[in-house]
Amino acid sequence: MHMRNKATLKNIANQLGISISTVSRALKDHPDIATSTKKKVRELADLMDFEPNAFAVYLRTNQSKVIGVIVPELSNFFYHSFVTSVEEEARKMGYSLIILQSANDPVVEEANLKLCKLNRVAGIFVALTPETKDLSPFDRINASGIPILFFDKVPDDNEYIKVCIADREVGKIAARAIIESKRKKVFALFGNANLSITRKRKQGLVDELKTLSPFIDITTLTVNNSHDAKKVTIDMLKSNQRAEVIFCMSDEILTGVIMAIHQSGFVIPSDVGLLAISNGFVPKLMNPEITYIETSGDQLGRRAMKTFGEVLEKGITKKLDIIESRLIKGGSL
Amino acid sequence: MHMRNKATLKNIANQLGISISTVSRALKDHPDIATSTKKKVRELADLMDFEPNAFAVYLRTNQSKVIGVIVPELSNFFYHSFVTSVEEEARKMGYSLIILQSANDPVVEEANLKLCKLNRVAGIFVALTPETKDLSPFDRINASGIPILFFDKVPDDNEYIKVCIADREVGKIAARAIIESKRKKVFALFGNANLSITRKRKQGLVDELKTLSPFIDITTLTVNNSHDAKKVTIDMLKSNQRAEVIFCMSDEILTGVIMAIHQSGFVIPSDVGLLAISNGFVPKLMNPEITYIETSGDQLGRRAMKTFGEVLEKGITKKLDIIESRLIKGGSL
DNA sequence: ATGAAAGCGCTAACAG
DNA sequence: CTGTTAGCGCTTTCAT
Repeated sequence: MHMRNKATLKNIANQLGISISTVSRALKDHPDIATSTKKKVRELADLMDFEPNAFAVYLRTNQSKVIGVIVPELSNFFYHSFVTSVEEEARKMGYSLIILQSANDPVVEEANLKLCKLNRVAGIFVALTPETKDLSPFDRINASGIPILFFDKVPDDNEYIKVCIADREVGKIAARAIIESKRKKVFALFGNANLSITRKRKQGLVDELKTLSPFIDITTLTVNNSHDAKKVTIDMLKSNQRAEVIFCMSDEILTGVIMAIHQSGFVIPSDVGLLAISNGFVPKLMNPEITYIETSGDQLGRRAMKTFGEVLEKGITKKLDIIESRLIKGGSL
Repeated sequence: MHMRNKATLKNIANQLGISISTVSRALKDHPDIATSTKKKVRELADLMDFEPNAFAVYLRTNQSKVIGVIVPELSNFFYHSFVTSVEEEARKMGYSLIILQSANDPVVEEANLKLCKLNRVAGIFVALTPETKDLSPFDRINASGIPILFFDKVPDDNEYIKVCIADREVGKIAARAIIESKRKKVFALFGNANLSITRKRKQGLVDELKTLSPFIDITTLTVNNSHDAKKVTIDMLKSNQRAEVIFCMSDEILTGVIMAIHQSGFVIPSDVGLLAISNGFVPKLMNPEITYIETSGDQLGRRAMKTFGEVLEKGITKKLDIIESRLIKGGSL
């Protein structure tokens, strides 16, 4: 097998006895090129199944049509639906996705960032790990001209491009739902306290609760994963301090709490009420369906991609984009 | 801002007054280079935050450290967990993932394939769409030297590298679980009939059922999605032909069936039994937990990556790799 | 309307 | 131990 059939511009040019640049232009439908030449070139190119070598193109233009997506972990409803919808939108715009998981480790996160840089991605979408303190690696990437868009788990200050849920508002919606249910004793579970998303949701919930109903009895707890959520819920349920309603800040926590309630033999909503922030998949699977405040990764993904389009066009470097959400009533309250 | 601080070999070489190749070798810790030179080079490289331009490297070596993953859709438990674990393993081996969804459309699938080729990926992992009939695009890619590894939804014939679940065996396990439960009237729901995975699971179930318990009454039905599964189940439940046990070939179907049962006001397992093929996430969330045959995307992903390693090393072009699974007893039967 | 040539950043064979 | 050179495949400027 000869190398002569390698599909490159050079090869096509040689076989046709014309120059490489003419072939390149013909394939790009450049107005200078004679129609007859274009025809010849295109036919041979098709025959040879020619595809331009992306690396060569990238090397020239120093820009790839690839977006890097870095999430703490993919095995998480929210990120998973985010990635799904970003991929869909990106494809429409001619981009592909490189997906990287940080495994909740800032060291891996930084390595992933380096990988993105290595691959000269057109941009990076990042949801921070709970442990990330030092943002300088991100600043450096930004300085090198690769736009970074933070989503969901975003840095606190406003020097960045951020797309996120209206977290404080989500907490407030939860508070109002609880008050409407007339239940007084609240057990509220939150994820990692380092995250602004956690702080804001908690603040929103607690402040609104205290403002609207001063005598409410609320216990808040921080858990690291589904398993911990299950454990603390079981303990709470079998204590003499059983809450009237459990609030879960995420799907991960929710799944743990559901298992705990089942295992403890309690019934929703008569023994205990349940309210969550969720994308709705798990809530709709339960009987009765669980009341939740909807935060959709799909929606966030689409918005992120749209914002990214604007960033590329207009060269924006700061922006705060907020997605509103709403209460979906089930029968768990 | 000058261009002088662009971190390239050339730039480093200029500033140090040495040649590009010396810099290249120094950075690679080549034995020929003097320790003092290495030191100087490395210091400046660090200072400049040098990263080799991956495109230039790829262009030379014509091989990227990227694997393409093409799935019908990411919003599917199985693929999602597959991707998650493949990403983990790939990262350990120095690879990144480009992830593409075919949206159950062979046309998109082919476009995705082209994208992979364009990006000169080191290999491609594919789960076919239910509608894919023509395998010639895959053959062409294969011929061009990019190894393709099929998983889950694989082609029928054995000319490929395939990693899959022991589908027939999974069906048989289900059959035996049903027989053990003493329930006689079976309502079995399957996904797209074009897929070998569907045919095999169905065959396994039906054959084993008929062999071991000739008088069993089994109705099989094909549905396209969760919503359809819900609809047919509701119809079945309210008919006078109510089954004693419902079998679901996938998580997608299972979720529809669960909602149908809830909505119809029936209770598991006293009114109707339930058995599924699943990764376990949904089954463990229910009360009682649902009995299922475990097919784990995680496991398949890890195996796929391992097989891929062998493929790269040994240049294998055919292989059939099968993952066994087992029954996890819940209380739904 | 076409071609020649330079160069993107890197590697590696060859030459000292 | 270090430098020179050619070339990966493509784009693009400048000639002609």
